[in-house]
Parts: sequence; C-alpha cells; structure tokens
Amino acid sequence: MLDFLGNVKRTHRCCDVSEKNLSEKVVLTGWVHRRRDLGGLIFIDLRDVTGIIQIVFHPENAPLMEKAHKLRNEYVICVEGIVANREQGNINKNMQTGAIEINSEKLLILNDSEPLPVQINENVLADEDLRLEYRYLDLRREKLSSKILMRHKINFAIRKFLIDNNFYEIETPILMKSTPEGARDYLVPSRVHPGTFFALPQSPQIYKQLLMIGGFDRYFQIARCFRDEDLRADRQPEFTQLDMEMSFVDQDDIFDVSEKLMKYLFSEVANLEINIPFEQLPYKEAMRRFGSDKPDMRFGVELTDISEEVKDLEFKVFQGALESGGSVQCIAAPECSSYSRKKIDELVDLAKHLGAKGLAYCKYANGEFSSGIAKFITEDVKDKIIAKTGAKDGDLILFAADRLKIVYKVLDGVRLKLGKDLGLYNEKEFKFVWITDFPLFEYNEDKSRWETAHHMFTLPKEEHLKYFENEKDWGKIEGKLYDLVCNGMELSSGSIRCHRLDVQRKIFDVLGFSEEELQEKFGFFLNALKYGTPPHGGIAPGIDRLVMILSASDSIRDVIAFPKTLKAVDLMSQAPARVADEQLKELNIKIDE
RNA sequence: GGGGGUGUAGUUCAGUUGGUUAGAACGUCUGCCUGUCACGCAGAAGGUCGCGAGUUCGAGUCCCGUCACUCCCGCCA
Repeated sequence: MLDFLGNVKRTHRCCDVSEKNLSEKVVLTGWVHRRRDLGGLIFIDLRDVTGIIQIVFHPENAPLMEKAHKLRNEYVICVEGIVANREQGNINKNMQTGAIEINSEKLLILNDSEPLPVQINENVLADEDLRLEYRYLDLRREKLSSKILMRHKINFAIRKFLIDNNFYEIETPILMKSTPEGARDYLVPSRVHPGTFFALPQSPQIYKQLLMIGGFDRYFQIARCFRDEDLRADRQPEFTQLDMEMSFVDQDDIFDVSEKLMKYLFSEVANLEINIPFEQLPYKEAMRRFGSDKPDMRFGVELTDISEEVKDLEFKVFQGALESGGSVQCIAAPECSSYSRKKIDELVDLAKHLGAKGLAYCKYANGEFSSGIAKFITEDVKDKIIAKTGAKDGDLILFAADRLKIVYKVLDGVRLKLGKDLGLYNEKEFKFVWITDFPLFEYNEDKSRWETAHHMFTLPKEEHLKYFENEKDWGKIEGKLYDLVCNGMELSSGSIRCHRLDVQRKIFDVLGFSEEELQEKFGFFLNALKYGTPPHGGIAPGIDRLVMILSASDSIRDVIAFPKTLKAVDLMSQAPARVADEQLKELNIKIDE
C-alpha cells in the first residue's frame, strides 16, 4: 500500500544534514539505495541527488518496523526522524554523513520499484548499451550524475564570467538554411513550402557574424550544434559549443578573453589553478615537431626529419619513400631499447593501422644500433641520427618513411601511445597550447580543387593578400585562424572573420563559386557585409570536451544526459524512427527504398 | 564505406580437445537474525548460449552469414 506525500514537506536534502542538526526533527526524501535488515533492526541508506544518509528503524515502534520490512531497493520514501550521533565504533568514514544517522519516527512509501535491469549500487557496471536503454536509472549513479552536475556548474560559471565581461547572451535559430560544404546537415522538411527544407545548424557561425553587423559588440550562446557524420568516442551528432563573437578585436584579444575564461572555469569548477597566457605554436611548427595540429604538450618525444641524413643509405624502404617525394622521420622512445618483440609489434601494428606499410626500428644500446634495420645504417649516418634526434643510449628509435601526411599520422599515433604506455606525463596536469597561423586553403587532390582548411569567412593575414594573385601561391596564404588544444584534445576553434566584401570575394574566387551559387547559398550574408561590417572575430570552445577533460571522462556519452550511440541512435527512445504515412504525405515526402 | 573487439541467467563473468543435467558471484523470492554499512546465515526460483544456416553420431565450443554495441581509419569547412 503506497502513501501520498500530502502536505508533508521535505526539510533537507540527504547530505545537507550534518552534525549541526543534532537532535533536530528532519524530513528527508529519496530512494532506498541499500537496505540492511537485521531482523530486529533495519538500516536504510537513503539516497537523493546530494548523496546518501543512513536511516535507522528501531523495534520499539512495531507498526513502523513492519512497514520498513517491506522496503526494497529503489523504493521512493519519505522519512521523518531525529538526527543523532553514531556511537564511536559505528562511524562510517567513507560517507560524508557517516558520523550521523536518522532515527526514524515516520515512514511514507511514496512508490515501489520493480527489480532493476541494471544494478546501480554496484561497482560492476552493466554493458553500456543496456545502461543507455535505461539511462534514467544510470543517471542515479553518483559517478555519472556528478559529471552532469559538473556540466551544470561549468555552464553557470561561463554565464557569470562572460556577462561580467560585457557579453550578451543571444539565441539564434535552430531552423536555418542548409550551408554548402562542411559536414552533412540534418534536414527538417517544411510542410508549408512543399519540397523545401530547413537545416539544423552545424554552428551558429553566420548568425553570430550577423549579430556583430547588428551592433551587439560581444555575443555568446551555449549553442547546440548538429552534424550528420560518423561518430567517435568524443563526437556526437548533437553537441554543445560555447559560441562567442566580439567586434573591434584582433587575435590577441580573443586569446586574452579565452585564457581568462579557462582560468576562471578551472578554478571555479575544479579548484585548479592554471597558468596563463598559454603557449603559442604556429601550425607548421606543431606539425614539424609533433606531426599533429593538436599535440599533447605534456611530454617530449618529438619528431626528427632525417630525410637528408639517410638519403644515401642502401635501404629500399627509405629510398622508395624519398624517391616518390616522401619523407623519412623518426622518434626516440626513451629507455625502450629493451622493449620486447611483442611490445614492438604492438607499435608496428598501430603504425599499419594508421596507414603505414610498416614501422622500422633499431635499438640504441651500448653505443651501437642493433636489431631491426640496424644493418642498413652506416656508422656516420648513425652518428648524424643520434646528433639530430638527441637520442640517448638505451632508447628505441622508430622510423616512418612514407608520404609526409602518413609519416605525421603514424609518428603522432606512436608518440601518443608511448606517452601513455611509458607514463611520460602526469594524468592530472592540464597543458594548453594555441595552434596559430593555419593555412587558409588546402588543395584537394581527389576533387582537383581548392578547399578551405577551416572555414571560408576567415580573414587572411594582411601580408598574404598578395598571394591571391597567383594560384601557385594560394597554398601559402595563412589565415587568422587558431585552435586551443589541451592535453592533445582540440578544445576550441576560432578565427578573425573577413569583414570586408572585397576580400571575401577573393576567397570565394579561390573556392570556385559561381556568382549564381554565391547568391543562392548566402546572398543574404554577402549583402549584409556591404553595410558597415565591423572587424570581428570569435571562438567556440566545445562544452562537451571541456566537461570531459575536467571530469576525466574517456567518452563524450558520460557528459551528456541523454547521448546517442556511435550509430547515432537513442537506445532509450529508439529514435530515429519511422513516422506515420499521414505525416509523410503532409510533408510531401515519399520514401524510396 | 573499411578494419579490430564483444555478445552465455535480471546483471557481471567462467565454461578445458566438440561429449552426461551449462556453473559462480551479485540481484530476486522464502525463512532466521538488535549496530549494520558490499550486513550475515540457510534454502529456492531463474538459460532461445545475440540471430540464421552449415559440418558432425553430437555444437555454448568449429565453419559461413547476419544483427547489436564498441574502438579506430575514411569522414567531421
């Protein structure tokens, strides 16, 4: 028989009760986390969002005892009782409320619960797909709920900081026009205009620029973004960005605000002090030293280009790579010359997985190179390699020879694995770096055309404007583009925008848009640029990734209340799903299967 | 689109060379138990071995296919 709450009012949340409340009468509500029924004495761990407190039922009150015997896991109850100190030997130091307990005087059973399909008071977790199907139960777990609560704190701190710094929070449309290029759009059919579609925003990019043209000066929005692409452990089809834009600024102003915001967030949310300003690393240097535009800067093991040094060696793998315009580079794995065959094979497998044909290696020990490809390396080349890499006796030297793109990808991957396996960094350290001076355009070999490396509304460096004149120079044009990277994760991406129509037109020329295409795709935006657009720029930190870093989560699904699977499915609601024929008819849509 | 991993009780897992009735722990149910906190003790119920087809006297185990989840590559301006 269940009770109604009626006029009974909760006085505290479970962990709001402390020794200050001794002898007070309190009313608590929550779930039965665990019951320990000793027959003549019953203990209930009562749980709510704040945590757990112990309730005691004593045998003196027989009807109450009888009712308490009925309690089972996850029943929802309301308990009225007296706060009491526990006797010395009964204190539980693992609980925040372990020094006190509630001597129950009244019990309301507000709801019962069937046995759970997943156990939430256990250390052993059920498979994630099952937990996703019952996400509302999984969210009762403290480990998960604490991450969602941290996300709340981050959102709150962001609003506080930015509003204090003269930013305005403004919402932009969720239903917008599909944009060309970039990721695939999620489309929404219009009933009123048959055959036409809205797109969900991949980011509020155009709108925030229009807000600058609208004169708002500083804008932010905690914006949901949508991309219909294949997923990863750190990628969801819908994700959240802190979208920011500022007028009358240059790159250093964006850096300054971003750094202060990060410092504030880390301090407020995690009580961590981080040093600002952050280090800056030009894109070219990042690639040269780490083979990545999002390097983990917590440890060294940098790449060394030895193409020049090894070009005369009689080793076909190196020769072949160099002759076809590739590169030979290496990294020195510290104190790994004693690595077993098995450990080395793991690295070789990783390299192959990343696109290499193999991964050459040799051990550097007792002043000599041995095993692997050592026999191909002459004495003087050996000395040059040691000098250039700074390899130490006892290191394992790993070589990649291929197209530069592959070499970078492989050695970046191998480097990250070594960093993790060898414990070359402190897991709890946060190392930020700005990656700057990205190229504006990249040539797409497959499609035989130029594409933007980041996005098409970026201001080129003034001194590079002259390169627009000759196609052969287009690859040299750098934009005012920047990424903020933390521990190897891309946290933010931004740029100073192109506020001048004449420069924007040059960019569209490189991309090969026809005038008709331009007018159709974003004529409204080009039009807006005509009427007094202020210089402006912005950045968009990914909130999901920020929470991941601060909560030490490996999966983005752990920091989103209701995430989707890698196949972009909601296992709980089984979305996406078919819709009724009438709905399709109304939308003038026919399914072609 | 491609490659790797996983799939056995409600849950987490074990299951030997292909061989009798597929086991354990937790959870659930019943009984006992007055200081537990992963309470304890005694007992019970609970299985489409993801699904399909094949090899075999015999398949959880071997082969093929397929589905789901997951990790990576491509992709993600």
